[in-house]
Amino acid sequence: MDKKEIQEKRMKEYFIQATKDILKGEGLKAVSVRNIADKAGYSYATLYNYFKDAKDLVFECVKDFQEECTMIVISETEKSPRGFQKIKAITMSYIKYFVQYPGIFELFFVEKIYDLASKQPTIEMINTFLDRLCQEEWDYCLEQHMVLPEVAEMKKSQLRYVVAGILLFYLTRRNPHTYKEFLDLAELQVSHILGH
Amino acid sequence: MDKKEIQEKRMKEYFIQATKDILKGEGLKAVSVRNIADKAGYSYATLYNYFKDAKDLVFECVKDFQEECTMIVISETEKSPRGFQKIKAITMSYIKYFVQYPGIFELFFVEKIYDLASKQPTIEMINTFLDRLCQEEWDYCLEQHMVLPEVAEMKKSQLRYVVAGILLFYLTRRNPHTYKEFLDLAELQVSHILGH
DNA sequence: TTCTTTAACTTAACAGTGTTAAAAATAATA
DNA sequence: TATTATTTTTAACACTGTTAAGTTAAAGAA
Repeated sequence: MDKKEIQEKRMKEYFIQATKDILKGEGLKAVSVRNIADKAGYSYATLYNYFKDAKDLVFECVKDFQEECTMIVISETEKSPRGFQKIKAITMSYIKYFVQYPGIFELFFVEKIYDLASKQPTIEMINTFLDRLCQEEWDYCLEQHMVLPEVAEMKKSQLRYVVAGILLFYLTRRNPHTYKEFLDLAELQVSHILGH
Repeated sequence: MDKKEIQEKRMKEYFIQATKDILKGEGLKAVSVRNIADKAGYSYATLYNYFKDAKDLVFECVKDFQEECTMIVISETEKSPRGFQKIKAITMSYIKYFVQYPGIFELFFVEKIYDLASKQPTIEMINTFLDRLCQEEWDYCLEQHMVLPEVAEMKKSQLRYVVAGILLFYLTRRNPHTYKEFLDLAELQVSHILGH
């Protein structure tokens, strides 16, 4: 019965890939059962054999997007000087990823979840994503006694919420009005939290 | 032609009131043309004689909600000692308002706006809402030389984004998990920004 | 190979949603 | 009162999600 699993996994993959394409392109509002199935090359009803519904499906994309974002962040920041500067670089790279793919920001932070309990692991992954991206660098700062543990926790927490807030204002309310202003604001805020 | 205006205003008011009831009760996802018209006592098509669509209508509620929130915040914080303590009290009261009415948070910060240009004044009102609630108190702090102007601006900005971020995490991702934990976190963050 | 059973997939249908044009009802005017 | 203008409703279309029934394809047995 190994075939079954392989086939099922393949089928799921077709639908997931279609969903990811739509999310990155047209965005979350364009995700629909019929839309996904069309792109995957199946009937809309077939999707229900592999996923509870389209909402369930989109959350299965979270892991892939996090992996993609992680790759990008790592490659963009590998030459950054270690410590606070690198944390800042990682954070800015993380911010730019979501600006490039607003649909993914929506999925991660905005999309309403009706069945919170079943998606708890996914939610946890989302909540801790930025922390995990920066963890190695925070550890380095702690080792080097550049920051006290409780201060580091505070700054991590601030960073998480300020970044989410800024992205929310920019992506849903176009505030600040231009991308340059937005980037300047983000840099200023991040720098201020990390301590100049 | 005065009658016309009065009648039109009255009709609009019926639809707006219905929309506000739905937003405060069932939330933004329950807002639909047919739903609103039902509550207002008219056919769904009638709504289009007074509003471009339901999205347009919900944004006409923003001002009323801001006025309601302002009243609540003022009454809840009038006994607070002036200065930073009052800014903190105002911010916490503001936060609690949105937790009580998650649908209003969605409307203010989450709901996608397709015609950004035409709703610019409304968006501006939303963006500056917390700042305006605290403005009098910031002015007081500046007068008393409790804070430098540029530092005050920085703190205002931080407050705006941290508060939005915390509310976003709590209202869409139930993080932190309990209301008490959420309130403690919010207080900690606000206090830290305002300087202990 | 051919028949039968099982699984996979698609079609059809229902109940929603937004939106518009035509029809009906109401109000205003001559 | 009869005609005209305005307002409101009904009907229709194109979407959405979701389920049950029908069809097709695959797997197993004789």
